[in-house]
Amino acid sequence: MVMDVELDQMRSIVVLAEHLHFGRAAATLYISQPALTKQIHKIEETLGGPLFLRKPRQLTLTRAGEVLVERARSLLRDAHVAIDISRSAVRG
Amino acid sequence: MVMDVELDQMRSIVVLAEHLHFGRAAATLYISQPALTKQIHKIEETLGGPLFLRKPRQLTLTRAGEVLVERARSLLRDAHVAIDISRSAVRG
DNA sequence: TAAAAATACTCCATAGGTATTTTAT
DNA sequence: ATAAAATACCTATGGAGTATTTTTA
Repeated sequence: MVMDVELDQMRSIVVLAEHLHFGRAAATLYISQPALTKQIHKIEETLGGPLFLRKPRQLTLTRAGEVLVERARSLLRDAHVAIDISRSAVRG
Repeated sequence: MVMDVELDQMRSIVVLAEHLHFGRAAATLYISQPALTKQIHKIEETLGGPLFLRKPRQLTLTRAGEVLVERARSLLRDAHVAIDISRSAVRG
């Protein structure tokens, strides 16, 4: 493992940004709330600061979070295209 | 884990495509040759076919391999940019 | 017969789960 | 008092390593 943030982690960030709620985002990702909490903490640690601001009843994105989410969405789209094209190529 | 091919795996494919030699590519990645062999096998399994053609003294890319390598290079560049920008954003 | 990839096996790090606690409204 | 995230603790899966075998030019 050398890559700082993996695609799966980017997916978690994007889903959490959509829900702004750990429990519901975790359910969407088919993992538990603590698992998602730990994933996000780990990413924030590797980046050196928070992507989300937690208040007991209000979760929001930081500016850095917004920046990463936007790029992550684009990367995930590109990754899916690359994989789909490769799948076609291994057959055709 | 939901994403079919992760960035680290793409990196392995790119490095192997550059060396066309499992042993030297593995050394570049700071892993063992068997570890790299297994990584590549796993990716080929998820894609449904080979990315490399193995002959005892000649390793080559399949057409599908060429396609994926080209896209993977681009994705890895974009990912690094995204991460660098996010790193800046969490500070600034 | 030699160079290189594949296999066999063992081990351990970590990602995930459940249960519980903390926090601020 | 409650909703929601964080923490504690445990387990198991899979990724990596070393040693060995297979393959075919």
